[in-house]
Amino acid sequence: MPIHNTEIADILDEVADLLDIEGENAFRVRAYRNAARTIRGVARPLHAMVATGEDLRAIPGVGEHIAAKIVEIVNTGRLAALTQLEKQVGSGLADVLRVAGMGPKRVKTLHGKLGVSSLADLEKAAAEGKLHHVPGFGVKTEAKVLASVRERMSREEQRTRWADAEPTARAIAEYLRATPDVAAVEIAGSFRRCKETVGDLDVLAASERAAAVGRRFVAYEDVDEILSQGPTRASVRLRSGMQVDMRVVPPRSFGSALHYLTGSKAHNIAVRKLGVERGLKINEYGVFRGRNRLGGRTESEVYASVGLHFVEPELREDRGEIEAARTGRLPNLVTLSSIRGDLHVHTDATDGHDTLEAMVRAAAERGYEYVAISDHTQNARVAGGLDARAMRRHLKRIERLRSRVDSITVLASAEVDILKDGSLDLPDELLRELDVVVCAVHDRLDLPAEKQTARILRAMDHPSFHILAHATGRLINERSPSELDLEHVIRHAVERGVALELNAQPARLDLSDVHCRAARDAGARIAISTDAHGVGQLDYMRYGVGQARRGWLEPKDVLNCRPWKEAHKLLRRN
DNA sequence: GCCGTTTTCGGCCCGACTGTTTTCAGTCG
Repeated sequence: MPIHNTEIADILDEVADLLDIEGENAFRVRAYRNAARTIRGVARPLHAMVATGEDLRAIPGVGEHIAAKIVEIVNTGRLAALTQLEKQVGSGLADVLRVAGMGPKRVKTLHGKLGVSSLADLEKAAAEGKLHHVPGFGVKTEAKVLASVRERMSREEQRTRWADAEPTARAIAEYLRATPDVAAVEIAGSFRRCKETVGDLDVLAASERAAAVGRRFVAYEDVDEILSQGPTRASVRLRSGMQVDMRVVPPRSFGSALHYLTGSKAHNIAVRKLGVERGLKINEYGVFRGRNRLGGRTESEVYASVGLHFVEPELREDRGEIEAARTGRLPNLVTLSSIRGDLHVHTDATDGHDTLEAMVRAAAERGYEYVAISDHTQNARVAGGLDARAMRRHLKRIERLRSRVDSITVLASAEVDILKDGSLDLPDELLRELDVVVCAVHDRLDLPAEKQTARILRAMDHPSFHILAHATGRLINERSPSELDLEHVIRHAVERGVALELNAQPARLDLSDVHCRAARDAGARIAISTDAHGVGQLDYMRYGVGQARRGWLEPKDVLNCRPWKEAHKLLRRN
């Protein structure tokens, strides 16, 4: 099985960790980390690039040496240099490094003085009270390390889905806004960038009275533990287990602090570098030339100081946005208000919770011009999928409702199963009656890549095929994406004139940001759809729009940003 | 190890908090 980009990145990250522990030049270590990070954002499978002999050095941060290592990893599945390092440094030390409070220096010290070379060793040494005898360690450090190594061993680290973090984020922001003398509060970090999952929450407050804000923050009712607290910064762990970091700056620094706290780290470094080139220092307090403060009240001032247009938070990943901001080529990102309809919703005819009428009315209330009723077909048994006869009756109900509702166009649709051989789960004549044919794989998600890809390509060849729903079938934190040559699927979609869905269910968000970008670059059209199984889920559209923005999508790329007549023309084939 | 409208060497972002130390190293974001 060909190796995934994330696996290649993991290997490079481990090299970086072990080099770091070994005490290698920090910039060399960083080079490996940079390369790993960029590779995680590359949509094309590197194994395919290697197979076609493409120059990997075109990838930013990948030079001669790392390119050769990637080729080796792709061809052999391993990296001799890493094996060598593991022998030299110890293979378990990368795990030890990931324990909170343990950095390369401490790992190396404990390895040398106590022979710690695994999580279990570290736990044992800390529990036996051996750590605080080591120079540089004390009883407090020992207790902290013991707590974090035990936590690390007990549960697998998992990031929180964006939608799950949202209520917590909003509540804390509201709470802090009610503090006297607080001028502004924003949730920054990966939450603001609408990343599909967030590790912790970063909160920024503007106030001249930092200490008072800090005291109020740690007094928040959901706080379980105060991790650190200083004059301008504090960190807490909530009862939910989520960590929240808060920072307070004076209002004149709010923009620069917001920029700094929003990240990503790679984006910030790129912007600060531009500053250095112009003799400027950019930090969370502002933009400075020597002692002169040039700006920092707004993020726009920060960008302007280095000759950039304002960059929307969702784009700040150092994936080309800096160059685009310099040359005025930033995308005009899709917004929730530019969405004109929802092309994939369910009713209680299959596995939805609400009636046809309720779904349609709810869509109309959201100001949509159209909604497609896309219930399941018979192959999706667990979802109560409809066979051809039942589907006909269902379509008649849709037809009758149409005559009673004129505030919104109700589209006859179905979420048609793509069967194992790539055929579609409704008779052709029935497919032709539908306004929108949404097609999806619901079973045999474990087919080998070649077969899964062929299955989908063949389905796309069907003249009634309109939209490929949730292409990879992944469920964030639950189920990996199916093996699939998505690059090929995207190419085929463009050739066949079919659209790809960005499914807005918070656990799906399928396509990923990286694949949205790849689809856009290839000229594919995207439908952002909620796949709502109840009226409340129609509001999932905002999750889809967030992901779409991370994928650089503009209204012109998004099918349901168009009036139905236009979208319909684009869907009609031949 | 990467990179180049200051190019093939000499740079590489910047600051807060903690704990252990007596002026700062280590970690984190």
